Amino acid sequence: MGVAVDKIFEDFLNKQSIFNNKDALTIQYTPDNIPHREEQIAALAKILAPALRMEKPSNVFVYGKTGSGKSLCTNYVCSQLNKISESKNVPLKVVYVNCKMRKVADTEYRLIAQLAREFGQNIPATGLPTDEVYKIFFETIDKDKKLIILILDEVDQLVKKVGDEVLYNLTRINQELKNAKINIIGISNDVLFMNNIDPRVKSSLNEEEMVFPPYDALQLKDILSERAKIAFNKGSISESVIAKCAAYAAREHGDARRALDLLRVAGEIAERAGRDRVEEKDVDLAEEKIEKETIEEVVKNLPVQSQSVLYAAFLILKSREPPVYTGEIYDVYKSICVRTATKPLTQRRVSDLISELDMLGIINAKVISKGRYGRTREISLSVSDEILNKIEDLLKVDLKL
DNA sequence: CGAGATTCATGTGAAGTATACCTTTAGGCTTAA
DNA sequence: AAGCCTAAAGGTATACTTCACATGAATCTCGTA
Repeated sequence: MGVAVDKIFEDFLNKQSIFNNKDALTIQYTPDNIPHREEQIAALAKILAPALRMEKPSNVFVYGKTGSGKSLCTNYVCSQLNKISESKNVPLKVVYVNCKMRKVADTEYRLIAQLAREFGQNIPATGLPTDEVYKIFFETIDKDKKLIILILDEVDQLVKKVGDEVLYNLTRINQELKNAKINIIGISNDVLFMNNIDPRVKSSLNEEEMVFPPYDALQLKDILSERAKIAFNKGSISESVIAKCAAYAAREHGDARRALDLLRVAGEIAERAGRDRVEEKDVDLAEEKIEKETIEEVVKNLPVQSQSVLYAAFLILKSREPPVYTGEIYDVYKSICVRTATKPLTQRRVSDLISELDMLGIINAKVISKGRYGRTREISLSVSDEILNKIEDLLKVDLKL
């Protein structure tokens, strides 16, 4: 291999990079200034302020679509709160858990276990009774006098899966605690989430309610400009590129996360092409790339069985127009299992897997009745052909076909 | 011709099972007095 | 006798299976106009 790798690295270092601080364009990044959310931040701060006097603030519920700044603002306010409490020696702890994370907090046991882990406990993945884990959690918290602010991100996902008993138990904790107090901030994408929830939970959890409206294109532009100032080096980004990203993201219910992704990926594309400024066409390329990558990411992390089911759907759709029905998929799935020498799951389970794939947005599945010819799910893929081929290759590799 | 019964293919809920892992407990062995 | 290790016993969460029943519109049936 006579490739001059050292030269590539050398060039990379010598060239003035487009980026100055790419982190500013990631979702983890918390900027000092959050435009167009002043109102919500102030409201949230007012609600939580009593915490500094060791009075338990009201529980809060935050609603809003993805990328409307819910998590960001909540985390921002809480970290500020944390900063002040530290300097004034107020015993306050903020815990953030995302309930959607597979294998982390997507069941009652796992959520409580995860919470206990946040407090330094070592909880096994399985084996303990859930009550026991609750007890451990209680006792750890209650060891000394403090106030805990518990942020449950995407709780709607958790409740949809395992019911609202978890929330009930959590809201009840306060009555059992002698020293500590716990305050819950729930974050949900689903505005109608509270409707079908135990009224007892509802009343105690929904003491305060906050709605984050989606950003419009202008607001997105402000946000991006703000971040771009930090992320890019001078002169490598233009107003028009930013405007384009904002416009694209505004089309999708004003998703700021998407806007940031667009900008970041566009920058990466320009950088890789060896240019020193981002151009508008990069944004178009970025949009394609993001769609491809996010789906790829999801598919890659799928359990093998789900991959097989998905692959079955691909195979059928390659030779035919949608829609495809559950029965067909199951047959093909079984033959795939024979080829990969894995034990096929039952149709019952596959039915659930199809539902999950639907939830993930990889496929569209709709239950329909075909009258005399029974009842089934009508399934189609929700991605473009080009991405479809890419995923197919990916599955082939993963399934070793 | 139309109301009501029938039918099909699979959705869906509940209960049961296998697996992997946990704590407790009872021996059994070693060790120190 | 006390201490320590090990293996069995008894228990749990989770992913999956088994069983059984629910669904709902196209189609069929049959009485009636």
